[in-house]
Amino acid sequence: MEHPNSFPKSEHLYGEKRIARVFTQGEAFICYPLRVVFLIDKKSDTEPVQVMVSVPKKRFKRAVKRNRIKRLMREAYRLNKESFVQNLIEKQLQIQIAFNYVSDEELDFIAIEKKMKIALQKLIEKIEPLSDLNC
RNA sequence: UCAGUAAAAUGUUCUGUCGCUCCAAAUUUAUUUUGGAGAGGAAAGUCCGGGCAACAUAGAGUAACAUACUUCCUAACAGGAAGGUACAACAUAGUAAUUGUGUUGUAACAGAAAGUGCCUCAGAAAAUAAACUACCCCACCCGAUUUUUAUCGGGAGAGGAAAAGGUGAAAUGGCGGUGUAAGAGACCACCGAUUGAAUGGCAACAUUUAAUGCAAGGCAAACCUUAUGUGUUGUAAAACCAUGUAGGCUUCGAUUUUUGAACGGCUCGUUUAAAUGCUUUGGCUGUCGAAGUGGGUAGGUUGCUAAAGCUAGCAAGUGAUUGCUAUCUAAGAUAAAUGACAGAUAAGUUUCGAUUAUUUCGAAACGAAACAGAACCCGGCUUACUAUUUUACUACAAUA
RNA sequence: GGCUGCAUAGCUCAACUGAAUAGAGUACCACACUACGGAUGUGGGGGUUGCAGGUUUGAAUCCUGCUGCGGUCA
Repeated sequence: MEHPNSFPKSEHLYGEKRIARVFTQGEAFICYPLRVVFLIDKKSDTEPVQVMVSVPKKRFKRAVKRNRIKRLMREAYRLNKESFVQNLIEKQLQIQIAFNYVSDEELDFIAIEKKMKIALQKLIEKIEPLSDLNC
């Protein structure tokens, strides 16, 4: 982990089974325009965090706009994930997250980054009581 | 000079920080470093055609679908090129009228004399030729005028002719003349039509000429006929790898049934008691074990990018295109990479100042955008679009 | 990625194979009935037939291209 802001393939959440598991068993909250679905595990065999990003086709018809929003969300997560990941490593937890884009409007990077910071802060708050239980 | 419309071409720079995918090398053995590469003209729509793959496949016909002026191009096409014909607009020449020439545009442009069907309303009649109204002639009756012949009006009858009927999107060649009781291609001139011949052209077709009085409307993006073509499914195709659990099938070996009770880990197993499935030693059936087999589920690899390729030159052709030579190698992701932020600048835009105004000059700010993201690959078509340039047309203003 | 269907009044649907005012129910408005309201009766308004072209004398219908919304296969 020499580059704290990198975002390689291993940190992506993929595979039909894993994604279905997150969406069926995981918890969710909304931090407009983001809907965050996450699932916390004890063991950390692989990476501590696995993240996916999605934009619905119903709200954005054109592939260009969808791809752009996904890139912005990915970028926002990448630039702000460092403290969040550190927090998880300290508590020996593994988490799988899915970010859904809920808004109808196309926001710019500054707004998305701001919301992403709030969402990550909320996630940390949700993790706190769980770590106590494990101890 | 500016604006609009249509068509065509191009469709985009550099620096820094952080980050993503692939390739190569090095280092290290699972990480890091360095270097290189990383969306389009439409990648889109999925409307056509082909490559490639799997499966199917004796031959022929029918059905279904597609195509449809001619010739050429092409791997192929519903695409493209060149030409023909028709229609429309404009310009121009001209007639009593139909027209001729040029430019631009459009055409799903085979067949209506193979057959079926449809053509509301209006109109005498709407598809096959006649009826109706009106027209003309003949003789008769009645009335009026009149000396009579005769003339006018009305009625009913025999015949002639198919011109007139102004409705309709569409009415059985057009215009003029001869002719007649009235008329009619009945006949004549010109134009048009049909058929034959000649000439030119690869052909569609064109021109010339002769004959025929003219032979019977439109719709095939109605059914249809004729000619030609089409096996089906699509890279999530297909191939391989690892996994080898539960259940299925095959082979081999061992064992072979039913009922009750008790115990345990309770759709089962063990122990025990009673009766001993079909049958012929064997076999059937059931159970256990081993081996094989073909599928399902999720995953990985190949398929995957060197090709009907790019660029340049020469040659052939009116052109689409083709041939030759040289040069180059240029994305390969898979919950799906090619991005974010900051800055500079070109074209450009806006504002301010100078100037009577335009032009021009100076300053400042904004400023790489529109349509849009590869998902096996190519050739087309269709649709979307910023700015600039070119061409054509239209309109307006200013100047001369 | 492939295949396939639909679009008509505010809503639910007709109009078959082209024919001229695109119809029905419901909803809406007015009037009648009632002390008032409902129900009922009578009358009325409401449509660029998704959009743009074409064929035709004539298009909701036939053809082509777009737009939107589904269904289905893997």
